[in-house]
Amino acid sequence: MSLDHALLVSLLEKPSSGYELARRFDRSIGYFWHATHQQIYKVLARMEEAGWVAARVEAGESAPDRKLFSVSASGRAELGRWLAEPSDPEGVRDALMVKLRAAAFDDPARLLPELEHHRATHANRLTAYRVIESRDFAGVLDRQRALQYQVLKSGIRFEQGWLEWCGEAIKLLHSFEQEPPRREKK
Amino acid sequence: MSLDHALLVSLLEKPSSGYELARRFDRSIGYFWHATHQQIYKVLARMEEAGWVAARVEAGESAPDRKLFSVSASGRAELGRWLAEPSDPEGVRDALMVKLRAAAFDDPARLLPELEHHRATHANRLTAYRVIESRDFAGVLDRQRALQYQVLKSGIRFEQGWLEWCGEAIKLLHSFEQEPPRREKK
DNA sequence: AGATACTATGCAACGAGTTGCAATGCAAGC
DNA sequence: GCTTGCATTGCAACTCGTTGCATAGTATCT
Repeated sequence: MSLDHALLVSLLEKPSSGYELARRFDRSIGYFWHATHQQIYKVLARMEEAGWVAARVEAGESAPDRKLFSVSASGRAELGRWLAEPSDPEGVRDALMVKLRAAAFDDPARLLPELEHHRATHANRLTAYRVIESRDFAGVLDRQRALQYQVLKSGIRFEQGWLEWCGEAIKLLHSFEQEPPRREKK
Repeated sequence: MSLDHALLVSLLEKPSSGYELARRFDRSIGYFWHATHQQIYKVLARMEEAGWVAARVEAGESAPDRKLFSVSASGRAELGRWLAEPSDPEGVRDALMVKLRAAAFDDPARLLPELEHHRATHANRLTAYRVIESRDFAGVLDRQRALQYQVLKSGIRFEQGWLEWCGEAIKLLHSFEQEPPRREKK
């Protein structure tokens, strides 16, 4: 895929160590692209070998040494190439959808805790995005900021969508409970 | 993950051959969970060995033989187990978001064709969903139908969200074109 | 003094998914 | 008669990503 390119962008925005990238992927960037530190180290090593990034070791006095990566000219070129390359929208893949259809062959009410949990998680994410929005994207924005904001807006939009959808689904399952529970299991 | 469980659900809804499943994953089910036929055959083989599904070979007169799979009791039990098992909402992972942020280090206008293409794709999907909606989910629905419809509704909701978001993003990029193109490249 | 936790890097083994290829047998069009 | 296309199953090689573990130094709490 293009964890490669996600890392290149992240390094262009700010040269960093692998550890730092991993932490950043746990927050801002990770909201729309997740990766573990092992994977990040692997990809960084590969990209260093390919010459897309260059590492500079920084000795820490009161901390372990860190390898600071920055994007080379050829890494930048690769990013440009990838940017122009057309790609299709990725398909959805959500286990919750499968579970909903599976619920038809079991007691649907068993899904309620799961749905509540999802709703809560999406509500939390939405709140987190709103905080970032008012903290980092208020007022006039330069190009880079405006583009980052547009990305964040997709997050906001989708969390809201999820929230409403979860509400609908929960209501639907509750409506089943009124009727006599027709047990499928023998 | 749980292509396993997606296949189990699909087989509960209708016992099928691998080929048939693959085709179904190219349409209705594939709209929210995609898989290739190779992957499907692999998983079916694994599940057959685990005893979750049973195969019955059906000799075709004017067609190749096909292995018809159906879900066994233990497969059903596994599905029930999985249904009750809590899981976290999956994170987003969209290359387009990365490209948007990458555009800050290149000429953003180069992204316009890509965005137009995404918008068109999402518009097509939305239309397809709408067709399914009015064809299969009009009127009163039983439990199974209602659950399937709820899944479809998430698709509709998200395609609409994408559509609007793409429009926003395109407008944003166009707004950059008014300003003098400040070339990042040396 | 010892336990816990954070910074920092990485390997090894595995599982999931993709890409490319192969085989067979039937039907239809040129 | 030949090519194209569909139905049907599958193998092999590869990449991407996850899980579990290892190491090592510093800081903080008890």
